[in-house]
Amino acid sequence: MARKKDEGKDATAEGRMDEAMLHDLVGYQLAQAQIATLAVFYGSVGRPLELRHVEYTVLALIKENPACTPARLAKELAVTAGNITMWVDRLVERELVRREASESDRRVQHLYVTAKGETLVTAATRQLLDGERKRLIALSPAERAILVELLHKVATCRD
Amino acid sequence: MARKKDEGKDATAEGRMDEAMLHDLVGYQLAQAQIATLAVFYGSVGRPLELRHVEYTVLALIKENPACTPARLAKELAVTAGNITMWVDRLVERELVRREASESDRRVQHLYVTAKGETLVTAATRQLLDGERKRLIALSPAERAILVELLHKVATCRD
DNA sequence: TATTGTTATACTCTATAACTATA
DNA sequence: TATAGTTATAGAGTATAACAATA
Repeated sequence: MARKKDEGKDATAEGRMDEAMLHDLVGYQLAQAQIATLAVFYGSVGRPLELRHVEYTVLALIKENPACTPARLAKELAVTAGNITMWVDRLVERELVRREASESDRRVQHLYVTAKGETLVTAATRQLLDGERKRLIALSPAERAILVELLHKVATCRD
Repeated sequence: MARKKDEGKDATAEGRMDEAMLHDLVGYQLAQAQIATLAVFYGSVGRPLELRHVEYTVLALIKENPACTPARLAKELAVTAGNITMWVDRLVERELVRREASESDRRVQHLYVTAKGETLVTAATRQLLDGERKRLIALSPAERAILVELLHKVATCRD
């Protein structure tokens, strides 16, 4: 009986699914929201500039933290060292980033964006901010600012 | 000159990296926050109950939307039809979900959680809410509620 | 002996597309 | 002809672990 009713409901449903059980879970809402933000990224930056979103993030972090090491990036992005090697490799091959050996500890590398990389990441960031402003229209600027701050707080809860 | 100073700064830095450029990007902050929420998920639910986070989400959505179809799930989670087949397969193999052929349209399936599935998803949700409450301590309950609502708004910006 | 970074390899998840069976 | 779902295959991304070089 309940099933018959549910079946009818689902068959005609057009909007989003019911998620009462999941409503209060930050993780679930985060994943759903990320579907929207990834679409914005690939639409406004990823496809036009041929950048995977991890590549963009690595590039932006190196620009903001010149001389940072691969180990630092790996920690920040919660990926393995081998992984960072691959992402940095791709950016180096495109001449967006350069590696420089440390003088004080020869195991260590320091990373810098090239002029080309700086131009690209600056353009990408501008387009991305613009894309988010245009496409995340359900949020007012004030709400976006609050959201960013709350997400920042969540990020501090790592380990 | 600037480089020399930066190199020294990075070598001694202990905390998080500088992200001024990325600070206002919802997408970046979302990805950073997700590192924390995924850790909470796998710590409190994923590893103990042997559930991938997509499996948990699919299970919870079927529980909340009895008789829903694979096509509906695929749309909700923004994955392909073939993908949903695989995830539902896994849940069916573990007897957490069952498929039922539609009577009105024999191409269509309706999905239901089994008693076993309902028990598991109920326990998982309780543990996950508990885990988030305990581990996302930088957020007050009120802030978590605001965050969830704002993320919900972002999710409405899809397509 | 511990650490930085690289490489090789396997695994997970996803996307594409061809297929079936129904409508 | 279009749609729901399945299957097969390839690709992207990640993790594991063995390795070289340096501390």
